[in-house]
Amino acid sequence: MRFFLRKWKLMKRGIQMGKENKVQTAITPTRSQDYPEWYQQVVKASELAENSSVRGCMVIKPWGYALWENIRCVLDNMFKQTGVKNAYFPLFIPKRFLEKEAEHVEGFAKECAVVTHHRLQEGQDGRLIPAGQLEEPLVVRPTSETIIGESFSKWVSSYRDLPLLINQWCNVVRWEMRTRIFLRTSEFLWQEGHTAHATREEAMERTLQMLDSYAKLAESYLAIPVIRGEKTDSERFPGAVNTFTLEAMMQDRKALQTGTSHFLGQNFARASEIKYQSAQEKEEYAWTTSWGVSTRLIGAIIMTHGDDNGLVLPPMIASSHVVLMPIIKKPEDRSPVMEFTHALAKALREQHYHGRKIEVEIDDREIGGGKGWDWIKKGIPVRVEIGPRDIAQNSVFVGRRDKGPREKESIPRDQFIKTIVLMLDEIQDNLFDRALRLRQENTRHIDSKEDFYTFFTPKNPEKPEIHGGFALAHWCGSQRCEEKIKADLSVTIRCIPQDAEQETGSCIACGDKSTQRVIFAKAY
RNA sequence: CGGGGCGUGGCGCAGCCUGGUAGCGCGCCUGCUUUGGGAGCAGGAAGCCGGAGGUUCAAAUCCUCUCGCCCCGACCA
Repeated sequence: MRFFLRKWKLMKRGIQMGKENKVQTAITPTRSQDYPEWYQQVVKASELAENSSVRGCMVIKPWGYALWENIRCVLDNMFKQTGVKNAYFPLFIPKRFLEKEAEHVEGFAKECAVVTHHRLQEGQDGRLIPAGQLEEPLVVRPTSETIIGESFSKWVSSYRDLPLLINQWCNVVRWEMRTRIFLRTSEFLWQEGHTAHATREEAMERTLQMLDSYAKLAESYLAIPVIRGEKTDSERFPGAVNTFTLEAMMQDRKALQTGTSHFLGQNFARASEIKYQSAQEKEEYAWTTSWGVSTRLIGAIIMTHGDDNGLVLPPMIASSHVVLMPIIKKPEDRSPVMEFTHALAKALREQHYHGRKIEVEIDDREIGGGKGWDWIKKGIPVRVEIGPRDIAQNSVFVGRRDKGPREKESIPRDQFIKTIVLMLDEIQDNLFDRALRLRQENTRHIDSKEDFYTFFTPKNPEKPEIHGGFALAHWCGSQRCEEKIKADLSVTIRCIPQDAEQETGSCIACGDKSTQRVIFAKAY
């Protein structure tokens, strides 16, 4: 009876209750009810981004853009520490550049935006019509190998010019058929590194080094455990010799690629004529690499850490670390509470959290407890409520985003200031551990075809529940088997793991001999 | 691009079958009350019902076309 009264009260307030566990959640539906819809709602509720009026393109709002800025800062430092310099290349690529590398053309041709005119003219009905046709169409960059290669060919003439280590932060456009905010949009922000080397070994080393940098970003900063591996031929970057990848498991147990690094061999050097004279006075083609991560990482953060109350941000890259919420009920409380709040903010802001100043938000809107939920949905790591009674005992009332919304505790003010860094570290670690546990619990060694098919088949085909995960299974290496599994189950080989031990077994699809397990999963 | 679903104030939705020009909850604004916390009461602002055309005395509601979003598929570093 009491439950129903409560439920009715909540419904009166328009608050939904999670159906299966009878717990109220800030996000409807919950992850288990409808994962894709939950994702959309989190993006909306956390104010990370919104769909724009341009098809397939998003508006990244300040709370979301701050994440990108923080990621950019971390990576930029890492790159620079390994000798990489930033530069900027044109948004427009002459069509003939793209035509230089056959596989590359094939890979990107279907999703290119093409600029064919250079001005607008007023038509008879007052509307603008494109005029001034270009002699050669320009392609809006889907990636910049070809145009950067053009520059590289001019910059490199001697082995003394190598290695050439360049990165650019920019936007790219790929006209995707089906878009999902942050995960696959027509335009997105990324970083693309391009290097040229004198030897194969050095280029390969650089390729793997950058993959390591990405792994460090993912694990130490984004708290996303990743598996390093190599892509199979069918998933390789168009034009690359080897594509290396980081694969992470999202909470719906699907895989998301969170960074790639390509060893391009001499393919692009040949196409762009990147040649140098060696110490032996011979003309050689350079060996090149390219590597990138994009705003897709924000999608990875959402789907790795988010819960039924919204976004959960890892402190290391959180848009902001702490929100202070003064509780002012009587007018005479206002001035002491605000004074206490500002003093606390100042004390916190003077501290550093892994090289970054602790960032503090102050929310003094007079809307009672509601503001607490706004910040929970936005995923801020630490929430602090400050009322007259806290001030009387010189303490603060603290909630952590890695714990339940009601598990708040009173902490002496000075102790809170002294331990905030520790608390943020603890949250960071908790998020990583939680994500790692989810991946471990949903990763299986599978050896029989039947088990494999069962693993990847939902019980309810009409409305598939969250199922599957990572299957470590043997694969003979043939594209036919790969395709068969994809056709049957929509499951692909995410990668051939780097650290996998050699072991003999038989291919999950055809039964032929295999020497190593690969990771099969459904993917974004 | 094929199959399915959906577009109604900022958010979530009802109304559509059985046409009569909008309603609910949350949020927002104002006032009073309350005062350790997702407050109560009263009042209020905000929607040309995705867009265009058609049928009709009259369309959110019926018909046609179109745009966008979501899911599945195809496709995809």
